[in-house]
Amino acid sequence: MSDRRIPEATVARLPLYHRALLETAESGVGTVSSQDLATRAGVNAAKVRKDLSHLGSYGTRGVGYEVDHLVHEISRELGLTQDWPVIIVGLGNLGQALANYRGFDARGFRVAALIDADEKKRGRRVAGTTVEGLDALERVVAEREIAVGIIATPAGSAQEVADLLVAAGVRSILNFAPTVVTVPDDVSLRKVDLAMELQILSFYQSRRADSSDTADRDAPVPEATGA
Amino acid sequence: MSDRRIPEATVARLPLYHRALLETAESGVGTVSSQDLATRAGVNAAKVRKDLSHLGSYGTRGVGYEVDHLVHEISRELGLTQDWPVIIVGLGNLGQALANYRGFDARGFRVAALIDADEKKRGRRVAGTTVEGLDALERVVAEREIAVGIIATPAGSAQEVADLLVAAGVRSILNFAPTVVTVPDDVSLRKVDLAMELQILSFYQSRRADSSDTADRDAPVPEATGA
DNA sequence: CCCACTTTGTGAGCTTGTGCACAAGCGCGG
DNA sequence: CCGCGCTTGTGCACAAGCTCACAAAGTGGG
Repeated sequence: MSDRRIPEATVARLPLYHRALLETAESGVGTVSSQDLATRAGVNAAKVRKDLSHLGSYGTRGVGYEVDHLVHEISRELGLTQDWPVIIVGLGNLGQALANYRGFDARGFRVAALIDADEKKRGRRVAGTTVEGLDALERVVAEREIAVGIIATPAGSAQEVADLLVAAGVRSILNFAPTVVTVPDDVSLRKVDLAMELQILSFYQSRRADSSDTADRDAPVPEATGA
Repeated sequence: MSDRRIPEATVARLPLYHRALLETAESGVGTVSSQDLATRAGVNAAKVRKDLSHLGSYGTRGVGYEVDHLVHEISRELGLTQDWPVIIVGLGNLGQALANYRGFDARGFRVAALIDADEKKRGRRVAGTTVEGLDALERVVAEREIAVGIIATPAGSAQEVADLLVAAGVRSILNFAPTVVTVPDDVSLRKVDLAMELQILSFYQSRRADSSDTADRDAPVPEATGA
């Protein structure tokens, strides 16, 4: 195979494999089979093999995949071999939680700037970084070579902030505000809506309650990603 | 159409339409076309029509959809007409942010219980609710008829907490811990991994940087959901 | 060297999802 | 009452993703 175009669905699972492999490496295991990895990542073995085959042939038939090597290849593919300075805009409860979130540093995402429109928050230090005003956004993005932005503002400010980020040169944005944000085609945008996830759960929960008398069969309760 | 089985992809978009329609209603508009709704929800019109057709024929040809009616139908389908008491386990930065998150109440998700294993956190009040110990979990789930659980603990405790929630009778779980959690088939599980989203962005960002010299064409930068 | 066993890599068929294009249906003006 | 313009609902073709099943390729024992 070795196609240079990696399916979107595969890309969304690579971080999952990456995380599972790191755990595996810590427990001292040197090689994993697709079945091992599948169990640890919560998917099935065939999918693991097909996904990994898109990166190239890094496995050994009859043996499995060498953990260290595979971690390295996935890291390289995901661009985790380099440092990614991140800017967080909006330091309410969620923004502060994100600023303090351990999981970011561990994956090479360093919180390099914090921005909040509220004057009262300005100058405060959160997670070792000083909060600055909206007017500082463009400057710090340039100075600190920030390519990734996180929007953790209320819905009403999200589009405005996104525009500022794009204008400042940020090309990847993760939006936590519960609203639709549009960006130019050459900017990547992903969104996480916490309430939306609960609503999806709510759907299947209601559905289950409804059909509990009709002795048909259980709802399928499909798998789901934050992605 | 009017099939009683709603496609998974459609279910994942219903909350999006719901949110867009609420905003539309606030601005005083009485009816929307699929095109209007599509713009507000950030999808295309054909998809909106096909999605809504799964719920039944609630539109009027030549006119569009009546906003209030459609909100009601989607709410009913999502099970948002009832109150969903939610339990949050783990009150670190993220757990506290979730407990204080406004967007939950607004959609009928009421924070009914807070649990943390740390003795020092016990008894503290967060967002108007008292933090209790792990030993209280089973009792409060039963007493307060809680059906939805949120795991915001470190990765190491997530599976244990999930087991406790399931044992207590919780049938829908939203997992924020960066690890794979397994539950019985009759329990719904969705996951949100904050670092994973950044890693996916990182992939497309690196890819873009790589191919900037090869004047081929821009990376597709696919749409993405936190779902 | 050969054989039995293990595990990868992948072709093929199937399921799900998407987008186009258009007929059917509704309202309105004359 | 008729025709025109608009919008829904949907059939269809295509794209993407998933799973199965198996050949290819490697290991290790005798």
